[in-house]
Parts: sequence; C-alpha cells; structure tokens
Amino acid sequence: MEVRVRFAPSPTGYLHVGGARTALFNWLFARKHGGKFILRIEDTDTERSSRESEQSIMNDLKWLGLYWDEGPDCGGNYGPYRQSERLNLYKKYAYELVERGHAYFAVYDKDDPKKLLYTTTKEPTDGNPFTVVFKVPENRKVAFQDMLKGEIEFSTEHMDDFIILKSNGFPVYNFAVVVDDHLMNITHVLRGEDHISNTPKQILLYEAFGWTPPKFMHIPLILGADRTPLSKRHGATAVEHFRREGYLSKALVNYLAILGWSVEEEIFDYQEKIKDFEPDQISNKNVVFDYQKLEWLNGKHLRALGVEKLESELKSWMEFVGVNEKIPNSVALICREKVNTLKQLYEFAIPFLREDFEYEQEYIEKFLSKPEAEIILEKSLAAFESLQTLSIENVEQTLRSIAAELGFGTNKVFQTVRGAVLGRLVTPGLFESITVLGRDRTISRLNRTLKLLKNLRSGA
RNA sequence: GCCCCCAUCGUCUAGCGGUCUAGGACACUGGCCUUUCAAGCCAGCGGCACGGGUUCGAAUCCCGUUGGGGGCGCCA
Repeated sequence: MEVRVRFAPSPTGYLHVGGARTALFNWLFARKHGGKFILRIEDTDTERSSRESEQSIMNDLKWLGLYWDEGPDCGGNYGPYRQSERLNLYKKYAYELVERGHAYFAVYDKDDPKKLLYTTTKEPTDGNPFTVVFKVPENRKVAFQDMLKGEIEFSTEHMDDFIILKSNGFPVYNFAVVVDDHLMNITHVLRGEDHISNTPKQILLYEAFGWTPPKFMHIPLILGADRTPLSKRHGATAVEHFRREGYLSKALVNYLAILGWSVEEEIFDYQEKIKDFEPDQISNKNVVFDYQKLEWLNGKHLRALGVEKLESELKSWMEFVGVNEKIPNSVALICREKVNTLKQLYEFAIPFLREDFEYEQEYIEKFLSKPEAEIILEKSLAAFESLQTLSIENVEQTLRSIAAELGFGTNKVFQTVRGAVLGRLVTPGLFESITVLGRDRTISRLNRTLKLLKNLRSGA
C-alpha cells in the first residue's frame, strides 16, 4: 500500500520551527517510502484563520524545500485540501453517525446559546441552534500503538461526549481530521505530542464509522531554554525570522532534523539523508531549541557552499530583505570565513562596497591618533603606489617590511593600515582584503585616511 | 483536580544487564596557530533526578517519589 502522510497546519499565524520539524519528518517519511506528502489546510477556526497566513506557511515550506504532492494550490485526487471547502462532507458523515446511533443533536436556546435545551436524534427544526455530539461509549479501554512510544491506553471513563459539528456547520478538529485522513487515504499520522490525548477520541470515531485508523506517531515538542514551550520570549520561532536573519534553509532543516535525531555525522544535506530516516530513531523526549548550535551549523553550511551557490544565496537573501547592493564573489568569499549568517556576511562586507565608509571611533582613538600613524600610512601609500599588481604574497611582504623598517610591531602597523582601508579593526584577513580592494582603491583609501588624519591634527 | 507522555554533562544525544574509570556534538575554559576577528587543531570542565526492588552484576529491567511537558473548548 502506498504511504500517504500529511502536514495539516491551521493558518492562524506563521510557520514556526515546531511545525517545520513536523513537516520535515512527514516529508522525510513520504520520500523514504516513495509515498505522497500532502498539505492540508485546517481552517475551521473562522475567527483566527486567514489566507495571508496560509500563503506565508506555504512560502516558508517551499523555502525550506519541503514540497508537497497534493495541496490546495496544486490539487490532487482527494481534494479539496482546505477544510473550509469540505463542509458538506463533514455534515454528511456527522449525520451518518447520528443514524448509526453514535451521535445525537444538542439543541440550545437561541437567546442563550450556552443553555442546553434538549437532545434528540432527529434533526431539530424549531429554529434553535444545535450541534452534533458524539456519544462516547462508557467504560471502554482505547489503546493504540504509537510508532515512537509504544502502546498507549486510555479509558473512556475520563472522557465526556464531545461536539463534532458546531452550530455554524463547521466541524470540530477531532472530527475533521478523522474524516479527512480517512477520505484522503492517509496511512501514517506523524504529528506533535500535544495530540496524544486527542488520539483516543479519534480512534473512537474511526470505530464508530467502521474505518481502520492510520498508524500514529507523536513527535516530542520543542521547548525554550527554560523548558517551557518555545515562544517569542525565548527568541525567534518563526521560520521566516531565520530566513530574514540570514540563515540558509538547508542549515535550518539540518538543525531541525538533528534536534532529537542522532546521526553519525551531524552536518548534512537532508536531501541525502532520506534513505537513513527511521522515525523510531527520533528521541521520544521534548527537546530544547539551541540557537547557538543552529548558528554554528549555519556557519558550517555557509562556508561549505560553492561559489555560485554562495552568490545565489546571497542574492536571494538580499532580495528577500530588500537590500539593494551587489557583493562581489571575491568579497563574499573572504568575509564568509569570519561569520555564520548571510546577514553577518553582508554587514562584514559593507566597508568593501562603499568608498565613503565610516571609521570606527576605536580605530581613531587607538591607532589613527597615535603619532606613528602618519609615517605608517605614508610608507604604505608609497609602497602600494610602486606595486603594479597586488597579490596576497606581495601585500604581506610589503607590510611586513614596513614594520621591520620602522621598527614597529606588526600588530601596530597592520591595525593602522586595516583601519585606514576599511575603517574597522575587525575585518577579513588584511592581505586578502587589500588584494580584493585592488591597488587603486587601496591607494585612494589610504589618501582619504591621511587627509582625515591631517584634519584631526589641525583640529587638535 | 483528573488523564497521558517523558527523565544520561548547561543543551542535543550514544548507551538497549557486564566491553562505562559513561562516548560524541554545541556552549564554556585553556593552549597551539596568528595581522584583528573568526575558522582550524589539541586539551580541559561537566552528567546517569531520588528511593526501593530484581540480578552474581543496573545508566540499562520493575515499582514508587520528585521534576518537566501535554491534554481535559462550539481552538487546532
């Protein structure tokens, strides 16, 4: 039988990392088994659902590379894939349950909807609002095999009858999932652990219909550093935020995969990990989201990128955040050695992009204003003017001999020059930086700094 | 309150009764490298929640306690 799994977000906000992880595991499972990954939008909460949120969730999923085979945008043989478009189905099946004696109508006072008037098994026609309520069998054990946690058993003595169809005609979550998962031929339900206690209710519904339930797997939740549910208080949770901050989607997915899943080599491309994915290898305890490890991992991915890939990642990130600038590959290549995200890389590259870069106050105080600065810069200027082409080797040789000639430490000379050509004290390697800037720009920057130095003198 | 799930370094984990003086990764600390900052390499710090069993032997099995998480909606 073909494996069919689904990711079923409710479009009430952004895609957060928890949802992304659930989606990833479903995607991995489908791909591993050559099955289908379905996207279903659970928009039965008319108050909170929105099309904007649905769209942003789909955008984020695509950015992560978690493409679906069937969904509201691309269709499929089991549509519609938006629950709000399946209302007739839910009504039909809810009424069928009433006919079979597993459910009943609950009628409320139209002036006081909280007040239950009576229950009946005939569709009410008195104009009062009514719901369809599932009748939970008394004193039954409901058990299921969870793919991660083994057998889980509940007793119906702790369960009350529950509404399956609201008075506005919309289904309630527990009912809609069952109808949809069955009708869409879902074989495996991989979802968050917060759904464990919903499972017995759903199984009762499958039984009432005489349907076979899918296999269930409940994935542990992601927590913040203080072990409370991950929220904005702990930092970012939205996938889009990480994108904005300059994380690579491959790195984010890699981190999400590794979070609770132990593998020999931690750094990988999830596309190549499909064959190794075994859902029962996932840890069965809640995990704490570690921002530092994510950043470390992103740095690893960033530095491993090929030149063209680095260029295109940088370009699409800048488009995404609305930065209008062109970073030459030569600059990107030397900057990425020092940073972990595209955003950090961009900020590191700024002094290379603008001739009117600013000087850090610390540079001026600690180096430019020192008496030795002028001679260092003038010597450097003269040296670079006499060089035709720059290479890392001859730049290094040039600067070292200036230090030797003047009898200054290399640190003093290098830092003075570094600030003179880039305005900052923390930059990529000096020799690489100067080589990338090229002879002319290096000379004009040295001149500019020398002019500043003189202004400083006369002003003082 | 009731029901369910979970429990190894700060964090993510390896471990599935003896090979564990508990291994790895991130973080942290120190060293090397060195032109700043990183990267890289090396070293160090640091843990089986507690109490009972079972067993010749327990991080590993059982029970309890404690702790954390989830659920108990005309939310999903």
